[in-house]
Amino acid sequence: MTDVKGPEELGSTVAYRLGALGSVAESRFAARVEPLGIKPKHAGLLAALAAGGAPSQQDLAARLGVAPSLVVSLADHLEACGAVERTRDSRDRRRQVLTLTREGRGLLARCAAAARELDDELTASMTGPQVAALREALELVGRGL
Amino acid sequence: MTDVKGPEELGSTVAYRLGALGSVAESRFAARVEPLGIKPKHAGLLAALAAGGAPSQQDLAARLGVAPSLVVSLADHLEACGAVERTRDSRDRRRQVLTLTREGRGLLARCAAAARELDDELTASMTGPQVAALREALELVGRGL
DNA sequence: TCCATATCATTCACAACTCGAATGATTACG
DNA sequence: CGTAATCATTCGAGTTGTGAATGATATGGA
Repeated sequence: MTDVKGPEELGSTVAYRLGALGSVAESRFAARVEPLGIKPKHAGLLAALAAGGAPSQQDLAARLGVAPSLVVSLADHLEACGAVERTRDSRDRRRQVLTLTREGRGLLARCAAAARELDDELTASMTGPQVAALREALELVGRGL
Repeated sequence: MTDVKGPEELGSTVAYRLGALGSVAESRFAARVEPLGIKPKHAGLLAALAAGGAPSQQDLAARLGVAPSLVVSLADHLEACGAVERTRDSRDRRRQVLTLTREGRGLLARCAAAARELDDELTASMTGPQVAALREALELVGRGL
């Protein structure tokens, strides 16, 4: 009853607002990494590689929430850029192990820098503690999958 | 300085995480409103109509961050559903005024209910204050556009 | 050992989304 | 009064992502 059941009900929802803001965040991020020759999903793949052990492409697909076939084309492009290398797993030769090259790490670092710049833009009207709260909140949501 | 400048730099970014979480939030929301015969953008249009005066479709396009031509097809579908009505603006007969019908308001209410259910799911592992902080943070980011 | 089944990466065709340019009607301005 | 601007709409095209085949390899049971 403290709720305002007014017309903006949907807009005050986490689910909807997250989706709406997410799409503008993604397109702005895309604009920033476009000069680097990649798209947000490529950056995501790079980050996943930097984060984890040596997972299969199927694992990567699951982490990124995309189809395995998409990981193939993402990896194709990154390999063409010289950012990753494909090597057959000697223990299971069906698997293709993706490893970051030195250039790949550099590319990822530039993506992260671009993202940080964008963060400054997105949070320009917020105070330090507010930004920190946002980071923590997003972290928590992500943890719950 | 509390930042870990490690390999997960990108993932700790607001821009990237917002984009990633946004896409899963949107797809889950899409799954929930799909039985209602609409997609997230339709819901967004309904909410925009409920929120504002009687804006032109161009205004709506700008608010939603999409091309005007997309608003046409969104409105087409909603009109077919009986959720909105098109009437020519008597003062400027180029403009088409979209108005919510009673059914449209009901549909929007169901979308909001679906979004609230999804909120419960997304924030299941969070405490009340944490959820409130998230809502406020998203609100602030959205305000800064 | 050998065969059936399952898993992996990959390719390919297709559906869905969204945009931008043309179109026609109407309005605003000089 | 005519020229340019604005609105909604249509249409064609580009991009993105998916799911179903394919071929290679692995696994487990008879």
